[in-house]
Amino acid sequence: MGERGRAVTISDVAARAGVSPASVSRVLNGKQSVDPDIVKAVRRAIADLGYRPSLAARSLVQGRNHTVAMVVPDLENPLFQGILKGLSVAAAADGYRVLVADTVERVDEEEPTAIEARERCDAIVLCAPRLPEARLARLTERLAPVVVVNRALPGSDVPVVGVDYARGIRDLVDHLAALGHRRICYLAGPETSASNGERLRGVAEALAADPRLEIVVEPCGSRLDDGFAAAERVLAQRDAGATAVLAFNDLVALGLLTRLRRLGVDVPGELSVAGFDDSPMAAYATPALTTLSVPRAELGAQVWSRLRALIAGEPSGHAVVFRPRLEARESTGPARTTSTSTSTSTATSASHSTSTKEHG
Amino acid sequence: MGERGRAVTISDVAARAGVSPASVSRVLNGKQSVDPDIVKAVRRAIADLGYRPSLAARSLVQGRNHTVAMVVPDLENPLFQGILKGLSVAAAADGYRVLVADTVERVDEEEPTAIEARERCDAIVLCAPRLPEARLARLTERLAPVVVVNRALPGSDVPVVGVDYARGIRDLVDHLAALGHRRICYLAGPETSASNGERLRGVAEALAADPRLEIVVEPCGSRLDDGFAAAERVLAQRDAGATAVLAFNDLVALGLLTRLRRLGVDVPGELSVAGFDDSPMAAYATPALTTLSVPRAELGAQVWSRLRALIAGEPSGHAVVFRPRLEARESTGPARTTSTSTSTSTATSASHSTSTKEHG
DNA sequence: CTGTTAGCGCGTTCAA
DNA sequence: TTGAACGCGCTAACAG
Repeated sequence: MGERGRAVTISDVAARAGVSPASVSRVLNGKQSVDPDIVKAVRRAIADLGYRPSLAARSLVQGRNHTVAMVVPDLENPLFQGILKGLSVAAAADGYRVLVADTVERVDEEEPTAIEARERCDAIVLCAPRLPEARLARLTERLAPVVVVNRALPGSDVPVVGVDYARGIRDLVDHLAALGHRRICYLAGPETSASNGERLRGVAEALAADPRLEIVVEPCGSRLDDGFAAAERVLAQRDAGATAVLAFNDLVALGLLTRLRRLGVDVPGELSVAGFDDSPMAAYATPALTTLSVPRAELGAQVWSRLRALIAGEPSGHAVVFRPRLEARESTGPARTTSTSTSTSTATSASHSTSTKEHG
Repeated sequence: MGERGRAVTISDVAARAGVSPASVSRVLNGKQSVDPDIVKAVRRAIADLGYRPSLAARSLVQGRNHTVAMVVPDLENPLFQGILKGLSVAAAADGYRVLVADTVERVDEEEPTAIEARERCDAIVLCAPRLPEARLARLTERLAPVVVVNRALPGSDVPVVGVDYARGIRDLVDHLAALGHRRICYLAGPETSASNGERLRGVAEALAADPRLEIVVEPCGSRLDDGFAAAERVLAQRDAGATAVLAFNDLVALGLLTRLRRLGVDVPGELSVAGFDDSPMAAYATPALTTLSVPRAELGAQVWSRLRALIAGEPSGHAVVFRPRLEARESTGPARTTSTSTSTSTATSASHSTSTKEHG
């Protein structure tokens, strides 16, 4: 906004070109046909004066900014980073820029932050995995045009772009089952996280689909240190017969892997470990981490596609849900031959066993 | 911008409160003193009508947006992510938001992108590690208020916030020298990268300071796969007598570490490896990666502090350069007793003997 | 302390 | 096709 000296306006250009400001505006926007001579004169005047239109004035009169907002709980999360990148690159191709707002994991910041950010932009994309659904639904009404990431919004026509976490989990469980695993430990993410709920749904579905399976849910978290800290509990589960661990995401899996390695636990020999997200480090872990690949940049691009349609007043199209792709690598292997399981050893951390019921 | 229905304006509020728009403006901005009764009436009218000021109109008349732009070569780089996070959180505390622009590593995009982004905002922060200095200098003149990250701009009064890469390298080399290393391999980053240049300067200084040292520069890159791919060349250097590797950054170091592990090379037994940045994974690598910690969020906060001063028309203060902090972990150890080098022996992984320090 | 007036810079009618 | 006039919503100047 603040330029150097007194900014050159459209009137200056008009004067220099010997035409009216309206004509300058016309050649600028190219919406109407203008006499070629005038066009040339105007272009020249613009170049001579180094004129650049005031975006603020334009925003005021057009009611559009060519800017969209993105609200995320944590800019350091690789998933949101990837989506942001995809979104910003796709939007840039259409002359749009992205405003970011980080709510630093504070659920109560999300509503005011989103509202405020939205006021600066033409549309908004919301990543609010922990905001209670009712509040989210109400919020989105006020925010339109809006796209929501990784949340189902039943009974709402708000476009949603997301990942089929449940399906991913099922694919992963199938993979493990095929390797002979019967008792699996799921290291859960934040309790209020919607995508954790989706994963739990996947767990439930997998259980329903294959009665031989047993899946123990162990509370954990979403970060490296959460996985690191969960190692003892995981080993307790192993002693109780679990042969595989399914982590909330790659960070948890990587943290766990690190700790297990230091404890001398052989992965996948003694225990198989899998993650979710296919973060850049996954393939570089030792052993290379089996995980579910999520198209982060593609998600961002899809978000932009929806956003653009909404801004143009068009229908936004159906919800898009990407099915994660299984990346079977080295951290998962055949189940160790557990002698009819249940080695009776003192199973600490009683954990809420199998009965994984739906989740809000 | 686009609201629902016809937006309620300041005049609507004024009418409802039975006062003039100017008075409403006054209570809104709190700059002048207003009769308490009017204040109350206005607040009430605002609440009744659900009035929200038009930021576009405000921008036009005030010439300020309360938005700053940040241009980065790659949003997926942990360094820029951290700075962005720090900046956006700090700016938010002052009612400012951050617009991001990713130039996807294309140097020629940087100038137009920066100019365009700047036009939407009150100020801009530039991360352009590869833009030739002369062009950068010219660009910053046009962009003011501007803060530049990780670049020295001799003869310019543009505030710079950065990291003392040279110093970091020297500290790291000292660390290695103390461990008995004499021949060290530096895996260089992108050739045109300014911070790579700084690191090379550090290398040169270290050499000048300690004649016993020998540092071989090996071209590499800045990503995981670059480090991974450099393993063979690193081993060749080892065979030529090198006992330690200093990577451009943590990603390179981690990629290298992965490959070395798979090749059965013992780190740090046979070879010490160090990174730069202290990325989140560093402490979780095996062995835990010795690296230089860079205060990413703090950099972002400092950037905001400079930016805010500039926007307010104040002097921006001196350049800030953070000295990286050495995080000596397990990937560096005593130099293997190289019997005048070239050991030729078939090196199996003799396990990392050093004590297991906790991460953190 | 308050209301009136006049722009901020641009797009967009409406005549010509 | 072009120009003059108006208005977007708000703040700043100037009276009262």
